[in-house]
Amino acid sequence: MTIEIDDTETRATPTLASIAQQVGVSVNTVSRALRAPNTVRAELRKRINVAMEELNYVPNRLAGCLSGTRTDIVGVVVTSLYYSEFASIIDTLQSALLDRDLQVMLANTRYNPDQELRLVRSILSWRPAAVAIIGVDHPPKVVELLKASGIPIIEMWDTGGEVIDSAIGFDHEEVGAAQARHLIEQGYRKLAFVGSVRENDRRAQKRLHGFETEAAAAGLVPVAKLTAQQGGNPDLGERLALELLDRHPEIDAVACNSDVVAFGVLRALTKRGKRMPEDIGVIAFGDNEAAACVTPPLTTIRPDRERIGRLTADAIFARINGTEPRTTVVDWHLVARDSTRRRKP
Amino acid sequence: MTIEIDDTETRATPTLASIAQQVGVSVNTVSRALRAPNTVRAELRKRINVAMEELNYVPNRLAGCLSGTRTDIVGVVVTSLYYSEFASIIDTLQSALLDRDLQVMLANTRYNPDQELRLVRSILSWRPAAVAIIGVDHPPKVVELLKASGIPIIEMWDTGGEVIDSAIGFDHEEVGAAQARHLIEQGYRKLAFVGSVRENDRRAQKRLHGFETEAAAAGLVPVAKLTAQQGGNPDLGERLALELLDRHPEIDAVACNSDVVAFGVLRALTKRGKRMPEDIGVIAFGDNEAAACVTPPLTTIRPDRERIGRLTADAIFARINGTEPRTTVVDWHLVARDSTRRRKP
DNA sequence: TGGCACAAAGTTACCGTTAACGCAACGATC
DNA sequence: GATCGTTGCGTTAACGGTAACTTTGTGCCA
Repeated sequence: MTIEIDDTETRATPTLASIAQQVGVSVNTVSRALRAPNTVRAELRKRINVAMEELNYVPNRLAGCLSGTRTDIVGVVVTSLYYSEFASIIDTLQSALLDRDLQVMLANTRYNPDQELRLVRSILSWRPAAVAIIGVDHPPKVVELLKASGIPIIEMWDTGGEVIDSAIGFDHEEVGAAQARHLIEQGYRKLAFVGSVRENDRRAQKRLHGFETEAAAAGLVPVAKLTAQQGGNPDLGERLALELLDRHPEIDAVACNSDVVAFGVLRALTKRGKRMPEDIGVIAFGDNEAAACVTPPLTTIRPDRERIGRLTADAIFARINGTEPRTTVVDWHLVARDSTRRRKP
Repeated sequence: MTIEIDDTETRATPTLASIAQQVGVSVNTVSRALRAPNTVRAELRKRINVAMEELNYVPNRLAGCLSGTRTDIVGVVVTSLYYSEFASIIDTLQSALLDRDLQVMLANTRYNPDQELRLVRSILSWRPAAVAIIGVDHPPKVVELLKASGIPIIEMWDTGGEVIDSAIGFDHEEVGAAQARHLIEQGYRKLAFVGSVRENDRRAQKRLHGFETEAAAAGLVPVAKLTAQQGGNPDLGERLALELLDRHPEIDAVACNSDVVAFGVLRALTKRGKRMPEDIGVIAFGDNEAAACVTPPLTTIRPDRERIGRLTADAIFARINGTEPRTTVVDWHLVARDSTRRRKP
């Protein structure tokens, strides 16, 4: 009597060994057929490929990366996924990384520092090749972990202060200052600031601070200011704008922390019969896809998200290849539309 | 003379072995301190935790998952990251997965089937616990791979046809039909359809088909139709709408495949002096955050993205725990605003 | 005081892949 | 025709964990 071990029955996910057995070669030869094809005879390689196709073989990268030291995950940590704030950064970044066969592992902190620590830890546990993260301000432990990891860290969207490794972004104080400057140049004098400025949204805080500082420099203090802790959306903008009009009926210009908030502000001002840009001017930040389509078309500041995404990918490749860390400042533009007065030259 | 081997010099990323050596216990005890803490003496556990903190130890999940068969990656495959189309699905989904310590690995196919195959293969190579993917239509090889993987597959955003495992979405033909029905109910008769309907955007095609079928059922053929292969955006909408007015000046209603396209359509119609909703009605799909803020506020169809994201997470947990696959249809709502006539009752 | 159950730690064997190394067969070289 | 570099493949040892099994130590009870 013979004992037959029926291992064709078990439909376990195929491994290199399954292929090797089927073709009648060693495991390593199969591995080589994948990693260094020209070291395997063409005929044999073909048979191996056929077997892999037949068995629907998918390499196990857990094992591959564990063995081969290099990983091809890139951790991407953002603070928000709502609206289009960071979507096109992620889109551009992931598309560029794909060219080099790098996979994106995504995490969303929702502006919560505890969550950020947890997520960074979780991402590092996958031994990524690099980490791209929004902001240059992180809890001390996050900075420590990222530094200790020894991999390239690209901080996106913001610059200034202490950088962990490399940064690609712009100065948000400048953006706030530019909002104030534009309004002042257009002849507005009673400035207000409205929007979501969360406790942990350092960029929003910077923009507000830049706005106030610039206004103060022009002798325009105090400026009315109405902020909220919740995330920005049109309803919030509408609510804050109505409150603002009640408290400070004299204001003649509003700077918003984001376009979606401004959308609500425009609605509120229209309801109250304010003419824009004659009675009141509105400027925002973000260049949402609808900014040119609201009434009146919204003057806003357009950060170059695609460029940040692409440069981040470039920086990751460069750093992996041993280039020195560097900080790159990315341009943004003020897009003047009809929601602010166009002063005659 | 003594030879000193200085291994404190090498700052390699710490492993369980480093911790074990420092504390003076076996590797396994350290592992247990993490995975089954109550099987390790409290005092010893404390010393281990201190050492891990000191050395900034981050567990290597590559090794952990390779050994322990279970992974905590969930692959998420979307067709687009632009605008807010899928952002809030991803946001809700990732947040819900986080509660169970599952990590999102993101891929964006950009409506390219070859890319989809490549990305699915890449994701499966990480041996994810589950895959959530947009759409119910995939290249045959993708379906084969996903089926062969043996893990839960949740198809999101669409339903109907052959489902791989589970699906959570809605019928896009119905949506198109609802657009037509609404316009007809409001008294419009010369209907047009405008938008981005890409070769591989099956959902867009379904909506268009549903729209045409419903219009035909009401005896309103032929309907003017202007579509583009590029992705939707306001400029495209404006261009298509202008062309539409030139070719078919008689039309009195436009259905758009997405809100962002409709934004441009509104702009074009306004430029041409059309009054909405009197001269012409506009309905769209997506409920973009700005839909209520454009002029006139846009009638549109709102899919419940948060619900899809949450139900997908639930389905993943359920399937992992051995529940049967199932298809769930998620409600959507027609949000009537001022861009379509409100017929008096 | 011996026996036994149980808690706490150590040993060992993988997980699937890659990389370093080894070795045979073969053609080129002098 | 012995030497040597290539080519093509097999062997073996990691990679850093986890899980099953084994060993040691402790308290309790008969």
